[in-house]
Amino acid sequence: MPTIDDIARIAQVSPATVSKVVNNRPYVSAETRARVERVIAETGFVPSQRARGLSRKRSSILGLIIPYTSDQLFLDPHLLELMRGIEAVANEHDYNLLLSTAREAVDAASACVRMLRSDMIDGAIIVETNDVQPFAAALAAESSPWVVVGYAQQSATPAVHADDYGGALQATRHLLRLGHRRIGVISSVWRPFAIEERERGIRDALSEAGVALDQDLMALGDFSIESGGHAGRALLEGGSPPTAIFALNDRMALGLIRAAADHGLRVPDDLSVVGFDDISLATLLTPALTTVSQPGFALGTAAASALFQLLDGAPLAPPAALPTDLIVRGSTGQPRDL
Amino acid sequence: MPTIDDIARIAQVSPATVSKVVNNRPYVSAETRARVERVIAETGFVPSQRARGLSRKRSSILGLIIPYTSDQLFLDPHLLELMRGIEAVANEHDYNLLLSTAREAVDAASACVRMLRSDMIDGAIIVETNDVQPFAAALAAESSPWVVVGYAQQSATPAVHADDYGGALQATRHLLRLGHRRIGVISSVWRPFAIEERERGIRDALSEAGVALDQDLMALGDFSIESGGHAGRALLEGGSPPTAIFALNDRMALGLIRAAADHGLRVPDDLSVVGFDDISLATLLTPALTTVSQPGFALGTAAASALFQLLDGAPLAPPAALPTDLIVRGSTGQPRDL
DNA sequence: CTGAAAGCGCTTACAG
DNA sequence: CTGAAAGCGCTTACAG
Repeated sequence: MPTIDDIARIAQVSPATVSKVVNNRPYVSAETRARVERVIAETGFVPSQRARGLSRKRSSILGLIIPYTSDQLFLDPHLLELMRGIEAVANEHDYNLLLSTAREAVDAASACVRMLRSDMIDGAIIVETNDVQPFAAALAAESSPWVVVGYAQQSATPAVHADDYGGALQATRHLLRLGHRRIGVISSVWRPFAIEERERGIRDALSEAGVALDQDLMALGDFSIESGGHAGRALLEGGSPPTAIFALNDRMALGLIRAAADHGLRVPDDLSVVGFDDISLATLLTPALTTVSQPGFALGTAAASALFQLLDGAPLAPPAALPTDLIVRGSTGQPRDL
Repeated sequence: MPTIDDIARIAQVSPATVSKVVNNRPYVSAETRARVERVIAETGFVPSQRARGLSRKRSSILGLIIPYTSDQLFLDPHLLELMRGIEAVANEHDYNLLLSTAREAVDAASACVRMLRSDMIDGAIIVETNDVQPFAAALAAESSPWVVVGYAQQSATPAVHADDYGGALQATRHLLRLGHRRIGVISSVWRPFAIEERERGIRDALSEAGVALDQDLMALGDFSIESGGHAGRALLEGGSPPTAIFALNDRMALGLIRAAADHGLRVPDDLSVVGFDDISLATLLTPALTTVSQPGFALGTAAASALFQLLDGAPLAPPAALPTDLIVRGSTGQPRDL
């Protein structure tokens, strides 16, 4: 691999001049520029990113930190939409994405901090797949800018998130309006703040209608299809089963529908089901899934744009909440006993 | 951010000694080591990866090159399984993954080459999501080692792939054994070599049974659910529709099943459907999808392991083919007229 | 066991 | 417009 000195020697100029040509800077005569460019083309010279990064103090790499504790999280189509959005904006800015997915919660914290502190990346997007509180403090002390896709619980943290509260509120009101009173919830053992917000939306909608959230109607999954099935079975086999179940992501809702079928229950006649995310497979089942759509791609572009603004020295924008939307399809209907 | 010189000054040793401590090298007295380690802990020093990379001539970063032309590809659960496998092995070796997903075919080539030629990464895994031939030659000239997840058409290219031919052969034989003779195929407009192999498996199985592949029974999609629906409709609305359709990935198969339902056809009574991949959602539909399982995670670990062997200077291993497996579920049965 | 010095391959003022 | 020199923050022989 040729270096800038090789190019300089061959083109009979100084390395400084080659540098100017490579970086499209002025004060190089047209003739010299042409000569250098020819040599670069002939040799296939590509500047060393390491050396360039060392002297320029930036790497053109963005960290994408996904502190997942579950493989299931990584397979969630919503997370992928998010990544696509981030990637699209990074591409525009000629940045690459460095993936960091620490396994254990403790490791996650130190891996995040290490990545931010090492100069591998110029900034990071941290996906709040779990409770990020444990290392938020550590992150706050770091010099590299970072943006959370999730909730900023320290006001000085730039963050973008979907309107989880509003989405859950709408979905629960929808079930109440249909006449459901025994409404089950499949929530999550992982506790990103988005889950708290969704639960809060459910509670508020229920209390508007004078309905209390029955703890017996609350089950937990891990966002996987299978866990939705397990949680669903637990709820359906309880003393007085619910007439509707709100699963806090679509994959668990799909597992739940499967479990309901195994129990001989038809959706929506015997059981209404609502999900959250609106993944592309939500429309494939019969009946198609009623769900809350989440703007995954837009969340990704918003987070990445915010990070680039930060890198450009712009002041910290207030946390942005992108709208969610209830999509009513066939999996919800009136309860049987109406 | 403290540098190695800061640490050296505070601990009253030379930078060389700090370097030894940081890299766990011998020839440092226990006392000195302890002192340096204390200073490192107190300051939160993390060595500059840029500087380290520059002098060590390696970056501890692996490139993951996914030259997709379609957003749909990136959403494919099979691709994700692959990424998980790669990521798992990279993690073990303390490597991070640098994502590169070039959009246009031309860009893809130059982006791949640039990434391999720049010293950003120590090696790369290239996912053959499309025909990689156009830039295989350019890649072959590069010094960084790389492994293809797909087919090595130049013998000197290390590659791992699933036994696409065998899987398609099995699946087609299964349909033939059930009595199908008019077998439709939903193939792909993108032409990774895996698709050629699957088509070859189909042709060979058919010709074993003395059946020719009717071009009217061949439709193309782009791996998306929607395209499976379109292609399916085209096949079902043709002159003499097939009694079975083999979609070359699961997502298209799911779209096809949906389209069949819209046509008033029941699966498998009126139409048998086979997919390829065995994504987790394949079991959710009623009936569950008969499909060819592909070892996505294992392909990822195999590719990454091969790359690390190459980095360790091991000789080039012959291309590895991992077994695929026909999983018979409810979406296939005897044709109506038997 | 410890440290001075050169080197990795760029960029950036600065002088000419 | 051009180039000499210092510097980015490490590591690596090498000498002591």
